[in-house]
Amino acid sequence: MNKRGRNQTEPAKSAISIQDVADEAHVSIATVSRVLNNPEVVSAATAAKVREVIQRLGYVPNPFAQGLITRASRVLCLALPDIHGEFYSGLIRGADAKAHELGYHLLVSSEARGGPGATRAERSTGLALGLIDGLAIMITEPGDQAWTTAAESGTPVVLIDMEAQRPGVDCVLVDNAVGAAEATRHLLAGTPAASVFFVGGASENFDTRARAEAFASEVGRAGVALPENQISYGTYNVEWGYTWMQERVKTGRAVGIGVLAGNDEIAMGIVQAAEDAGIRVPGQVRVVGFDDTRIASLLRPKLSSVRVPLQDVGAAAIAALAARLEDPQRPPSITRLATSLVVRESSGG
Amino acid sequence: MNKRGRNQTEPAKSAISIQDVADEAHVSIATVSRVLNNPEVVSAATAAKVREVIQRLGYVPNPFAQGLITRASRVLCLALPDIHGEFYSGLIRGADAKAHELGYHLLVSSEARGGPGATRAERSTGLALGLIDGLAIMITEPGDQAWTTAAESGTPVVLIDMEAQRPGVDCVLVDNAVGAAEATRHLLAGTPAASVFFVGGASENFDTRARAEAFASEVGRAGVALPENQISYGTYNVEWGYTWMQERVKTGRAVGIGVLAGNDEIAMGIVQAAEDAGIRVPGQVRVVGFDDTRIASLLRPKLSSVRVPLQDVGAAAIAALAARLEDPQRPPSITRLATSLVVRESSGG
DNA sequence: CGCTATGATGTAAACCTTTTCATCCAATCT
DNA sequence: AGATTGGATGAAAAGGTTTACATCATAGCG
Repeated sequence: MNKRGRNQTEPAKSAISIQDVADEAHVSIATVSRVLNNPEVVSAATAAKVREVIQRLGYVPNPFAQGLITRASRVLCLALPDIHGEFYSGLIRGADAKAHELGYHLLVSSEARGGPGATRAERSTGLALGLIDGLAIMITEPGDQAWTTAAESGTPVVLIDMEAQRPGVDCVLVDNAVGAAEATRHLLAGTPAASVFFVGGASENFDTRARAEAFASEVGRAGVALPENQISYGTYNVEWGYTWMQERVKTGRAVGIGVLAGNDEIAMGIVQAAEDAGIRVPGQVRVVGFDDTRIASLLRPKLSSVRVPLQDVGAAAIAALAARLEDPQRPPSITRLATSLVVRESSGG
Repeated sequence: MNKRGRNQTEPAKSAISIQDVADEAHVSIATVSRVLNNPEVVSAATAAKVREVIQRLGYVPNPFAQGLITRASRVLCLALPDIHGEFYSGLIRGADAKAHELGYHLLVSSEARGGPGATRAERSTGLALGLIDGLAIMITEPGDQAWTTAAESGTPVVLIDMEAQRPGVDCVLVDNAVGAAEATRHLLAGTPAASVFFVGGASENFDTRARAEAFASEVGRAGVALPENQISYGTYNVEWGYTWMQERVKTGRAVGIGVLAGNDEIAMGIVQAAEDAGIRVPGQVRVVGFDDTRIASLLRPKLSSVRVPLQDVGAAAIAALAARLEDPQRPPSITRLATSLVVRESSGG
């Protein structure tokens, strides 16, 4: 009965296959496959019987065999520079939710080492090329070319968060400029243009640059000749914000200013340095953060911040990937997600 | 030359295969395979030539074909109740790092719907059974049985964070009791036993119970007859902490107490409610959080908290899974990670 | 010189599924 | 009645890799 002539004495190690189901239901494997993938072409009676057997045997199709034929795994990869912290966490959550919604699995990766080279171990450490149906990758710095390997190998790629989209590639980008400009104008409304500052993270970072440029543009429009002088670059952490503010306190230039921080952590550092120096926020110093992570609303004073829709970014990237997989011929899409100012307490009325 | 007799006029859509490499290098596919997987059995000259061709053609083995034979994908799945926030973020980071270190890919999933039933879409939405080599799943509540499906199908499973390990299954568990007891003793050292409280999250949660029990045990030892009366359950968020403290403020029982919170967010709510009522922390109220997430050290006053080595938990789960895959016969392992008190400002000296 | 190890390589089966094509039977039409 | 259509199903190929087994040449040995 069993066409594969299995040795009945040895315990069946391998999972049951479509052949087992076919044998048990007295049909061919083709029919079993059809019940699963094309139910409308098989008679109701046969379908019912096959389904019963599938249920009873707990049959699950082998994804490798399926992938070998369909050349699809329903696995998408999300590659990020890091996966820690509120920022990336939100992105992953959005991507995960959308992936599940669309029936995909999500592979996350914080490293994109490897490539076509070398040993098996090395290769498997990098991107799971060939296994994944598509790659959503976040690029924050110019040199980053990890995605080209994937693109060249024919894997659909979606670029996240780049300011400058590449022609011919689907992109999801965050419109840092809108929110940064809005926040700058908010500060300019109550503080002299010459006393408004931008304290950003790494200057190589795309987001940093875009935010800084929008800031400079607004401050320049407000009449400052060299707005670049009011911009500082550092690192995206609390310490840098604290250091920057401390420096101003020391030199007696800490009061009566307005600061747009590169992210919420920097903003937090600035606020803490001010408070430690007995300077009131927002009374004597006004501060606006960036990203609007969870801590912004938890801090006291509650931190005004430029909201970046992180979950939407993750979801949009997955959606774009799915759309490309469904229609490889569609023209490259550019999804632009806006940022917007959320005014709380740290920036005053 | 090309044994598969490809139509040369049509653009080669499919990726290049082992056959292409074999043809180009004038060897059999078996030799190519050996160069990749068993280099020591093939002559140096042949190996060099094959490697050159592989390099030149950019050949990458098809993971589906490999998986079909080897029954392995080098993909591990980490299933969590949610993937948002500092807590899960740390766990994922630890798992991701360890997975890369060991040469595995990491699939994350915040939902474990599906099972052997029904349509293709439904199935693919759940666990990627058959595709993944192993599953690390976090169980926080008793009813949770998502993992049994995987275990029954023969997929190796590692349970994370359960207080009560299941016999025969690899477990990674967090020793909540140690840290909770330590924190409780810390509070008891400066506050009367009758004025020390535990404000936890959901009572069904394994962690919550373990923490509450350790608390009760210590307070009982300190002479309180019914320590349970000093335990409250709610939700793991800021609001619940705030509400709890506000209630005590209203009824005039807010001063001179010590509180062990179920997590850092609850602790933060308690601190904020106290401050809003003009009550000093740690002067009049002492607070200790749990989990020691990033915010703990960022808050003012800096929050004392029980550190849970989240990254280590994630890493340990992946390590246990990898060990099981390498040796399916090894006895079930139990990795117990300790928690410990980190004293900062919110709990006083 | 002939026989046997031995090392290098090739052949072919197996892994499991999807899908095209062929087959078969019953029902409809002329 | 004979031809035709259509629905349901089966047979078989294809997809790319690993690996057991077969083959072959060469070197070593008696």
